[in-house]
Amino acid sequence: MKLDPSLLQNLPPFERLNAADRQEVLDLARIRRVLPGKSVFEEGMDATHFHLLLDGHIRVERLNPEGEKVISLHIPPGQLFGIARALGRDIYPATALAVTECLILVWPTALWETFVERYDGFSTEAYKVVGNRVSEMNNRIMELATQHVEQRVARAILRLMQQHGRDSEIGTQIAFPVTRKVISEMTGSTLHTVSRLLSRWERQRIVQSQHRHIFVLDEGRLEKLTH
Amino acid sequence: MKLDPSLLQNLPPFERLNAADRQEVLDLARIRRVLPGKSVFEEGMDATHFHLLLDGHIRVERLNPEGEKVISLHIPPGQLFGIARALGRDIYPATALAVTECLILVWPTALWETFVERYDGFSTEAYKVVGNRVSEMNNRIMELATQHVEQRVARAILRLMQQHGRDSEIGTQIAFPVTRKVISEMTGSTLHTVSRLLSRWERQRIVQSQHRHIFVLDEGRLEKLTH
DNA sequence: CGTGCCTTTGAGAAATATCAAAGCCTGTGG
DNA sequence: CCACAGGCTTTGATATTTCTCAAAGGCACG
Repeated sequence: MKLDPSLLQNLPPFERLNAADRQEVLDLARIRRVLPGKSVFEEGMDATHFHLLLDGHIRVERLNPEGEKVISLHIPPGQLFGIARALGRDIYPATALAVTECLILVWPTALWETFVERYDGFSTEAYKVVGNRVSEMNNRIMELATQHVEQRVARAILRLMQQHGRDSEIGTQIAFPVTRKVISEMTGSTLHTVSRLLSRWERQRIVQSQHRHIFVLDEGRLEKLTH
Repeated sequence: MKLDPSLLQNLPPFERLNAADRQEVLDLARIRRVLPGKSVFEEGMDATHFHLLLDGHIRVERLNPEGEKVISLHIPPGQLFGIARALGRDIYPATALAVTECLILVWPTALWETFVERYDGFSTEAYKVVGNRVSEMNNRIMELATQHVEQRVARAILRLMQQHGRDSEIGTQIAFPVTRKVISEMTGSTLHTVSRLLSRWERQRIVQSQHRHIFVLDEGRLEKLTH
């Protein structure tokens, strides 16, 4: 199956390549389709590949020694991920899970050096991704260290909305199903506390949720709850 | 003042350089002496330089919008720091403070690219440092999200001991002064809770502290408290 | 149309912060 | 060389947040 080079057209890491190079990059890639709930790679596995998410949503999570889950981040379409090699790691530090059906380009890790050398802008973009993640991790640490659960949950929903929102008639909808449990794993909390908070916010018309679908009705008031 | 190239002898980022290159690297550097409590650079400042700590101990900290302090990490002698440029940042994301008197080599950020290209092993070591920090941040997030204050405080002291310990007659001493307040800022807690924990552990002969000096008497039992 | 998640809500328990006060080092300046 | 100011530490009492335990109802998919 031949991939269409326009796939890479608007993706930052490959934006500065000409058509021939884009074709070359695609010829080196394998494409993977991953069903919701299936993992792309698992924490501790050999980092044999690096990845670009073409479509869908990825959840990155880790387990602590007691088996409690902590969700690190969600990846929107268009981003590089699983690039352990950029930081000299040879195993994946976390598990990547498809939340919705995903379309992913994967390249063997051995090609990393080549990409960095040969493709203009690739390394800069890759390290920009790392820089953003580091910065998000820093913010996360600040929040966990200084804020209450309510503020952290508000911030988590706000972030999901901003990074994965799609407009709808009643407000902004988060683009993939999110349970109370998931939010608690994103915030270091429990599903009960999250449920109580969401119930309250629903009464106040700040959010609305049905089953696993969350809509933000009033971004401004949600933002106020974060501090 | 001429610097002695043997300064760089055993430092990983420059380990693979020959004597001439080491001299060159030193000629490009400026050396700074920073007194305890003084800052090397501050959060939000232009990242004009990157740094190598020759001697002393650096504390890296951030303030949240409410002015609460969060301590990110402590840097031991021999490490690169303030390398925002490695991740494409152009301002420092945190403040670096001398905890003890420090001796620091600094280079203008503009030299970063040159160092990466010209000096064998420099970039690899720099990204290894970044990789380690990312991994530590990840662990920190896991701890904050899933563990209780007692476990986090135990872990924080254990880490200080392992990374900055010096042997003494009664146990391992942390190499710089540490207050209850500092530990609370490392763990997202309060000085009162930390004080109560340390008092208890002192009664149990796990640690001993006088004024701002902490000794770990029983590493094994402290380790048990971390989970 | 029932089984397995998902959600809600209450009651009580536990962890930790906050408030308050007092005592203790130590480095400094007279 | 002494006294004292300012930071550091301890400890009690109380308040607050959040978790844990428990139970029941709801939704969706096979």
